[in-house]
Amino acid sequence: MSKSPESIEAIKQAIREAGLRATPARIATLVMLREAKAPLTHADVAEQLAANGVDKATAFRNLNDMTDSGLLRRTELGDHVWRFEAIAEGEHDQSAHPHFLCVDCGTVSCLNDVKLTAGSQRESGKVGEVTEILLRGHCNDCR
Amino acid sequence: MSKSPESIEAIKQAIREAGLRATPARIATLVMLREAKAPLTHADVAEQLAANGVDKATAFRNLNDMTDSGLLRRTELGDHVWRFEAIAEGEHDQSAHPHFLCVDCGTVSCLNDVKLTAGSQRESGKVGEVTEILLRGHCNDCR
DNA sequence: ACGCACCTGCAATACGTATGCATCAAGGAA
DNA sequence: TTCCTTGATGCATACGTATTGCAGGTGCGT
Repeated sequence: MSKSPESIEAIKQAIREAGLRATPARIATLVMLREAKAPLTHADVAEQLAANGVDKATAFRNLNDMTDSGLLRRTELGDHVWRFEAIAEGEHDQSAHPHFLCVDCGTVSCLNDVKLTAGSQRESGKVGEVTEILLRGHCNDCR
Repeated sequence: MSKSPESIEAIKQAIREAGLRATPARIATLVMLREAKAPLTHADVAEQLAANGVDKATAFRNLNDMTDSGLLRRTELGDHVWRFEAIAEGEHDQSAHPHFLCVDCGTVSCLNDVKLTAGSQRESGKVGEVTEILLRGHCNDCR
């Protein structure tokens, strides 16, 4: 249902707008990740793309390139496997708000209202400029 | 300084109480981690122990063994490198503190006093049980 | 349609992590 | 204190994932 020829065009355009070329491998990657509801591991992506004749090195490179270009988000659950998920069209400032990551199921939640105490902000300011806040734990579905 | 014969004895005893043998490699490992103010990577530990003639594999095994025995804590900051830090004598392993990771140089700082506001704790409690807090950004040396 | 720069495939490599096995030593027993 | 058992160590090697070099292919602005 979410698979119409028009959406492919939209995908191509999104990739172009990110400053990358709309190649088949990248289109397939973005389509896959946008249709997935949970983050996919690089292995998941590479395996599915292999069916399209895409090399895993290319798949990985694209994953990284698209992450750098703001098309994808890369998360790490603590098990040494990177997972990628598509960032919705207007959602580019994802680094602005904290995230909660379930180490069991990999679900990422956005926590717009979570912030540090004033003292904590001062404390963290001593070490440098904080650009991202990540909370890890077990989500309500997993415990 | 912080290096007195007594402390070595205390270290040995701590290791034995954890159910492990107090070998030179383990003593050196624990001493190093207890004197470190930030978590050390496996490579950091192995490199320093190599000067004592300790093998990389042994260092790694000990790190894992001591983690399993409750002497150390292993954390994953999102860069695919495990870091270890000593758990203080009376400290409960539940009291993990927030960490700050510099995405440029990889330096890790422990933020013992950083915490969320009360409202934020309530907010994050909605999604699940938070077990770890990680801040990422650029440290003062890197910007 | 052309051409340049970017992208891809393939292979090789780097790197962090883990293990098999023979030898050695910690530490409790005698 | 010496002996003995069990666990620890060193060395080589295996492994899976991540990364890179390079030659050839392809997107896409002109």
